[in-house]
Amino acid sequence: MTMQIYNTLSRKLEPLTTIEPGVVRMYVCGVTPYDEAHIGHAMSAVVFDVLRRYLEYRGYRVQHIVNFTDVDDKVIERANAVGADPLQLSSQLADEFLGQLAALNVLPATAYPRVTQTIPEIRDFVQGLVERGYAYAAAGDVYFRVHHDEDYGKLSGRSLDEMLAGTRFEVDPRKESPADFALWKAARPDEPAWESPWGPGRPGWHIECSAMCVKHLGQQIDIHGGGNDLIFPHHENEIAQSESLTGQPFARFWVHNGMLQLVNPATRQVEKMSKSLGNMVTIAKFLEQYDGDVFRLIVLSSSYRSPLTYNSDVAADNLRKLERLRTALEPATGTTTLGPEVERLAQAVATAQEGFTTAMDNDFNSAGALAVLFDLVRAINSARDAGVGGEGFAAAQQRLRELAGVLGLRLAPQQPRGNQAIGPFVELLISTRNELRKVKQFALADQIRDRLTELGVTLEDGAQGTRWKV
RNA sequence: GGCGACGUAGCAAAGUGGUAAUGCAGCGGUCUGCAAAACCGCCACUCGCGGGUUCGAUUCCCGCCGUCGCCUCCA
Repeated sequence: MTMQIYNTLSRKLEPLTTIEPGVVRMYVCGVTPYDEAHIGHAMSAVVFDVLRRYLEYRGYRVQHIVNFTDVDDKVIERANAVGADPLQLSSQLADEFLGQLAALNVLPATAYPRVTQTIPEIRDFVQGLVERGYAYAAAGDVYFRVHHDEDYGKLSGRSLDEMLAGTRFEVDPRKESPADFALWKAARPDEPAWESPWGPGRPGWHIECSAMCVKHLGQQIDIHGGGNDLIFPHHENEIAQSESLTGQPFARFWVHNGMLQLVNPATRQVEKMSKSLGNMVTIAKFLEQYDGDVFRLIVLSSSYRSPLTYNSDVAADNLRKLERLRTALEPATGTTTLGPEVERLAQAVATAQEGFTTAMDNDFNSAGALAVLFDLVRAINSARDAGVGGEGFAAAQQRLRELAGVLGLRLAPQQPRGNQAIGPFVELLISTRNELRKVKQFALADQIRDRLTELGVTLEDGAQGTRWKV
């Protein structure tokens, strides 16, 4: 069975084929670091991390490139507003974002190129387009000549005529057509600028991705990804630039994730999370409250292509899911290694293995894959209750850990947040409470448990003694 | 207005041309001193509405209603 992936370009599922057998070249649009990153950015990063992990699980070698657009209008605007150097600001924010991705257990990409490190390649790219007649210089700017690109609009399903019929385009006298877009922008005073054949300036918005893609992955790639808000104009323009220069198809698969949304408390309308709307939950804020696995579960629980509405209930639900997954990894309590329960568990493992692959092969159906894991969780817990232990039990847990790992879930035991030193005190209270229980002082024992619960420490009395977690 | 996506139980959310996964919540039971956790059982005669194709549609087609995204910076 081959993997099926939804391709925005064809608007249908297609079997995965790669340019080079066994290798996937994947370019994913990263962020423009001009302000704190929010969980919408995290969603995109997690989605493509899961794609990458699953492709590797299926035996592909994945070259995964994620860019930072560290010079553009927004960065400059923001830097001016806070009185910072633009490049210093974006560099700092980009590094911060990388740290947060690590906290979310996103595997490091093969490379994280930045515009400021790609200027010569961008300049050559623009020069090439000018030479081929696809671009023209005007007063220090360089524009892409959209009318020269015959299939412009093929990704977003728009025709140039329709687009021009709208009145949304600003009329710029320097442009031949209102739909033309800037490849290179002439420097204004006090802006970062680089020398070029057209005078000092900096790259326009879309060109950097084309140039970085070619630089790091070549003229043709297998998968190009990003949020679906980038389909137009960003990805449309990337296609136009790249294919006009090389004369070859740019990316085989265009993969887009849906937007993370929030309910606006004022209007009660659902809306996209974005910096410009000011309705963002930052990654830092989320991670203050929840484990990175909780976020990953939120993302995995629905189709990556669908919009995902975030609220605190969603977070709470997924925290419970995480706890359930963790309980399955708790040790065996018995030692049975033979019998129907043992066989049933082995069967459940095989079923899970197969179901997982079937789900993920179908356009990365992570919600379906997760359902398979929960079936395995139940089988493991059930086996533990029946006294199953030994190698078969350990193997089942190992398989669960492995498949969850393919989704990027750590399933690490819960660590006390904040003060790490509460352990001995909790242990002390537990042993005192258990003394009380021995002499049937239940009222006092229950009081200790209740008070601890209020303080965020949960006690569970089991046959093996009392367990606690925060 | 144009392009696109979506509308499945209280909530979240998979899925298939032949009568609906999974998680949370809820209900009953086992276990427990009592809880919690775990386990067992129950919980959508039904998949926005109206037509059509079909032996049969939630799944395909058409229309309508509703929600969202893009068309301007945006993961």
